[in-house]
Amino acid sequence: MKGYLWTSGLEAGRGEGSSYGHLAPWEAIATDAVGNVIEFWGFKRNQGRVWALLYLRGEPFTAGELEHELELSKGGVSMLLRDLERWGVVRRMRSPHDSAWRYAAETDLIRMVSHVVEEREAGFIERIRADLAEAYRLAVEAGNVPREHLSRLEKMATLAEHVERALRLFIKTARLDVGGILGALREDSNRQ
Amino acid sequence: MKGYLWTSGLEAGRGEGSSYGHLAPWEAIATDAVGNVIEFWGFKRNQGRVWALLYLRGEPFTAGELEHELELSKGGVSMLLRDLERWGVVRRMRSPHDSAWRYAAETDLIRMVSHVVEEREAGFIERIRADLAEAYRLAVEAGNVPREHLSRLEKMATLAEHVERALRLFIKTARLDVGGILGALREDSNRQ
DNA sequence: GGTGCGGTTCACGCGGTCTTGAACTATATG
DNA sequence: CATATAGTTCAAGACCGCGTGAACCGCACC
Repeated sequence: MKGYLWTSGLEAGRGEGSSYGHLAPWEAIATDAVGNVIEFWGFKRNQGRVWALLYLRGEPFTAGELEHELELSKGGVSMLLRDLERWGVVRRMRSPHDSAWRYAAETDLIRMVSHVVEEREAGFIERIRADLAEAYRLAVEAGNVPREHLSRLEKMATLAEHVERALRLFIKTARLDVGGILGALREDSNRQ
Repeated sequence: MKGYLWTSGLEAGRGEGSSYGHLAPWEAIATDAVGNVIEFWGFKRNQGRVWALLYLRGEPFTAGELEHELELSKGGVSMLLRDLERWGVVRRMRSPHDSAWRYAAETDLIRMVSHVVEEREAGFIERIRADLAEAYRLAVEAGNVPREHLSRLEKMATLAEHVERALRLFIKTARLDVGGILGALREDSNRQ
């Protein structure tokens, strides 16, 4: 039992097992597909589902609507939206009459990837480098470490640097590469 | 049985209770660092640790030695080595006198990444594409789906293709990019 | 103040993944 | 053949991250 059911009279039954709120079957498939791919990339599946639905429907949703459509919990939606907003893939907007926030899909998903990859790097790859440096320091200090061992350790560190550089390069080129298609996406969402 | 063995005074160092078999402190740090980064890339932490130790020590190890040094279980080592061998980052060799297999680190780690990424793509990205196509089919069939919704769904699919292409490109360039440094790695291991 | 509603936070439980350890197979050795 | 040792498989369990749902906060309106 996910959350509380909507009191709207439209509630057309439908209640069997793998049902999604009000989503049309094709929407369920599409949002799930995005969810899967996004999960594969190391994010949360539901982050992908939320973004996908917002994008497909093309109009801003409230948290409550998302909760209902995707059958998520109130708390879950809150956290998902916070992450998505922080990464710039979802825009929070106050709609004129309604008192609730609404959220709209931003079209350059690549922000999500690049932002998070960078974020991870910051706290993580940095740490790796520090660890390798520390290991080197200790090894030298110990004194009895064979020279080749030391040199391999050094090479390992430079390998790490190279991989990191390659990764950054990827992000940069990916941004450009996907830019084209995303330009197309954007022209659509301008309409509103 | 996380180590009721080997109480060498040296390993007091490491922050908490995580003592490592015979590893020198610097080795423990280095292998762990590699383990972390490899885990971050979606593999098992211990796969990274095994490779790292083999590489750092520069000589082939038996499964039993790895089991002891890294404090892993027999079964675990067996599975880890099988994966690593399958990916071509570790080479199995029968040593002349000993009756047991020995394993040596191969130097182009990128094989691991590229192999697995490709493997994942095969079964996975393909699936995503199929799902999006299916969603499109259903949406058209339903008939009452707004035109813009359909067009956004299409764009989503082309986005997926672009990302996939970018990914392949990354693998290819990464292979080259890291090739240089890995050539250096290799020149070292030749020497024995 | 009180009530209702949107939104946030967080301890807990569930589900999935990795590791373990024991049973088992394979292979060498006397 | 018997025995020992290397290596594999797999069920059970440890472990960890995610989503849930309830408590909580803040604000608007009566």
